[in-house]
Amino acid sequence: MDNQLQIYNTLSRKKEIFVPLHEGKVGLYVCGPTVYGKAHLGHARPAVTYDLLFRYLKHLGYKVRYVRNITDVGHLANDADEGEDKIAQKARLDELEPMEVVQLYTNDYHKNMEKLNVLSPSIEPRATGHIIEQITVVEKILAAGYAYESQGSVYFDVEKYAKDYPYGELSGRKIEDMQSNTRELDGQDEKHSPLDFAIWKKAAPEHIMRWPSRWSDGFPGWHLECTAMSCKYLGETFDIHGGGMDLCFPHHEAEIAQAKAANGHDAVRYWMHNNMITLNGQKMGKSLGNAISLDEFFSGEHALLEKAYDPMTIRFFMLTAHYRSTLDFSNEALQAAEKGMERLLKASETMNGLSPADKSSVNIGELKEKCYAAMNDDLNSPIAIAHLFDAVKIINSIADGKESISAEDLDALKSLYNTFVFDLFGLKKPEQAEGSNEAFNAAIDLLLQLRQDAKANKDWATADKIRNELTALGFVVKDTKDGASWELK
RNA sequence: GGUCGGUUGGCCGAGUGGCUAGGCAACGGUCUGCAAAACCGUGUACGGCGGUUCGAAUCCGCCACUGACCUCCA
Repeated sequence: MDNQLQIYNTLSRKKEIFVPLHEGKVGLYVCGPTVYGKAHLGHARPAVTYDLLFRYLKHLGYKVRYVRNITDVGHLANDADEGEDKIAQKARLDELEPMEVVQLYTNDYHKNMEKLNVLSPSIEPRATGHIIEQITVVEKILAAGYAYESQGSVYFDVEKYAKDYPYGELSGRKIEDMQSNTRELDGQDEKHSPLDFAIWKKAAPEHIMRWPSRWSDGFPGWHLECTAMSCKYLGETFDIHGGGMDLCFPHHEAEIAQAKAANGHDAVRYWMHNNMITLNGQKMGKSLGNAISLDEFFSGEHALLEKAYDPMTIRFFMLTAHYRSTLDFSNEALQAAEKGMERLLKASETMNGLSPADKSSVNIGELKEKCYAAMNDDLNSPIAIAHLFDAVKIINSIADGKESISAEDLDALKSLYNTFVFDLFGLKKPEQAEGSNEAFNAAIDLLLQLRQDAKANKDWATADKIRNELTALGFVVKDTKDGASWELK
C-alpha cells in the first residue's frame, strides 16, 4: 500500500510520513493524568486520541509499546498561595495519606477509562516509583553543566542550555522575548534566571511527599518524570510523544531540554498534541465551575447536563472532531452524536442480516480506500466516520433491495465496518439498562403481547392505552414489521 | 504585552484554489389503524474590508471577535 500514515509533528509544524526508528516497532509515550482529583472530560480527550493512535498502529501491524504515566508526585496547585504540592494539599484537606489520595483517583481514572473503552497502555509508570531514575537524570544534567544547585534545590540553567541548543523550538518561543517579558520578582533568589526551572526541589517542612538525595530531602521537578520514565522504558530515542496542547510549554519544552542536556541528543522524533475541550463555547476549568467529571456525564448529575450520556457517546463525539481541533461540548451536540452513533451501530446489525447477491452494485473497495486514506491523514477520524455513514446508506439500501452486494463484497464490507467501528474507534453497543431481570422483561413483553392482540382485534383504544401508559413510564415502544420491541430511556 | 491557533449553513464538525464532507435538527416521502421508530430524499454555508488569480471559504494584507499557553507559579 503506497498510502502511508502521516502524523502532524508539532516540532516541524507539518504532516510527516511516519517511519519508526526500528522497523515494525513503535515506542509511544503519552503524558497521563495528575491524580489529585476525579477524572473529568479533559482527561478523556488525550486518552481517546492516543487510544485511537495505539489501536491504529497495532492494526497496521506494528508492535507498539505504549507508555502512559501517572503523575503522583504532584504539581503546584494553580490557585494555592503557598508552594505546596497539589497532592499534599489535598491530602491535608481530606486528612488522608498522600498515597491514599493517589490510589483513590488513580482507581477513578482507570474505572472511567475502562468505561470509555480506552485500552490499557503497555506500561503505566508512576512518578513516585521512579525517584531513583529521576535523581540519575539530575546527576547527568549537573555533570553536563546545564544545571546548578542552589539552597538544596537543583535548577535547570536555561540560558546556558540555550547557548548550545535551540530552546523554545517546540512552542515557537524565543528566549530573548521571554527574557524581555520577565518582570523583576521577589523570591527568585534561588534561581539565576526566572526562566530556570527546578529539576530537584527541596521540600518545605510541611511538604509530606519527600525523598532523600544528596542535595536535600525533597522531590523531583515536575517535568523530570516524563524524561526519566520515557528513557527507561522506550530508550534514549523513541518515536512518538503525545500530550495535550496545554503541556506544550513549558512541560514538553523542558522535557526536550532535559533529555538533550542529559544525553546530548533529542529523545523524541514525532511530537503530537491534542487540542482542548470547551463547554458551551467556554473554556473548561475548575475555577469556572464547568469542569464536569466523567462520573457526572455518565450519571447526568450536573446542573449543565440535560441527561446522562453513555460513555460511548462521549467517545464517539470526540472522534467526530479531529484531535487537533478544539471540541465544543453541549447537550445539543452530544444528543446529535448519540443519535448518529445509534444509527451507525444499528447498521452493523442490519449488515449482519444481509444476504449476498450474484453481483455488486456498490463499490466496497473504494470505500475501504477512502477510510484508510482518512486515517493515514493524521488520524482524520471525522472523515473516516463520514465514509462510514456512506456505508450505512449502502447497507440500508441493500436491506431495502435497492442495491445488491456479492458474497465477496459483503465479507469485505463486514470486515471494513467491524474493523473501523469496533476495533479502531472502539465503539460498543451501549449497556442495556439496569434492572433488566428476566421477570421484568417478561412482564413488558406480556404487555406488548396484549397490545398486539388488541391490535389484531382492531381494539385501538386498548392498544393505544398500553402504548401511551408505557411511554409515560419512560418506555419507548417501537413497532416494526417483525412485531413490537421496547427499550427503557 | 508575547507566541501559536480558530472564526464554515439552526447546532456540531470536515475540507481542497475551480468538482456533494458527514452527523443532528428541519422539511418532503415510504411504512403504519393512527403515531412513534426505522428507512429514503432535500439544504449550497464559509467573520468584515481590500488584494493576488480566468476563478478563493481555500493564498496575501489589514480589522473585528474568540481560544490556548506564557508574561506570577516546580
